[in-house]
This record gives sequence, C-alpha cells and structure tokens, in this order.
Amino acid sequence: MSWDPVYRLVKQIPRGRVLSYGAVAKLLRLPGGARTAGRAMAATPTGKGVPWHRVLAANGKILIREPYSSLQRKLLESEGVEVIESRVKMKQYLWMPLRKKAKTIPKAEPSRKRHSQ
DNA sequence: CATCTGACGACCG
DNA sequence: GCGGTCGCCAGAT
Repeated sequence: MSWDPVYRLVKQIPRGRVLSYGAVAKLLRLPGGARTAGRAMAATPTGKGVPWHRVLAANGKILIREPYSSLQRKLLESEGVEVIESRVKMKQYLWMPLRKKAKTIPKAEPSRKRHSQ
C-alpha cells in the first residue's frame, strides 16, 4: 500500500495546527477509515519532512506510546500547540484544508501574539 | 494459511 | 470524562 497521498496531505498541515486520523482518512477517502490513516502514520518514513506529530486522535489525545509520545508532545509544544495531559484542544488547533466551501479556522489561532502566560 | 495486533473512532454505560 | 466493545484492514508471526 502506498501511503503517499497521506504524507502529501500531512505535509500541508501548517505549523501550529493539527489534524485527526479520522479527518485524514475522510479527506483522502481511505478504505478502513481512521485506522488506515493510523497505519499510514505508523509507517511514516523519518527524515522525509512529514510532520507526523500534527496528527492526533479525534479527541485530541496522543495515542502512541513511548518514546514517540514524548517526542510528539515536545514537537507540538515547540510549535505553540498547548498539550495538557497528553491532549490538545482540537476545537482550537484543528486544521481544515481550504477547499471550495471549507470555512477557515474554527475559532482562534495558535496565538503568535503576546506571551501572556 | 490462520491469527494476532495495532499511531482509530463511534457508541454505550 | 473514562473504560470496554466492535468494525476495519494491512502487516507481522
């Protein structure tokens, strides 16, 4: 199975934004749904510039185990994505590829403004 | 070839 | 919000 389409999509996720496995599967119409997207990510080749850490569970939780979970969290936080108890606020960081009728960001941005807090 | 195992998610209690 | 079940399906054993 060629996961190329998956990696191509993931590469488009902007810094500081995330996508869920289910969303990836849906956008690409992967057979098998979210789990297939998960399989693709598990097979992600490192060093190809694929921001695999920007893909989370639908509820915003980091599902993978150590040591990758720690790395994922670290990478997300380095992009300004707040991770609390292995979880992020999907409502806030979820990204939607801008297509014809897609709305923009649900709410706010990763706050590239002040450092209040 | 038969089973098991997940980087999932919707559902239910 | 959390844990268990079920459907899904490609690789690994």
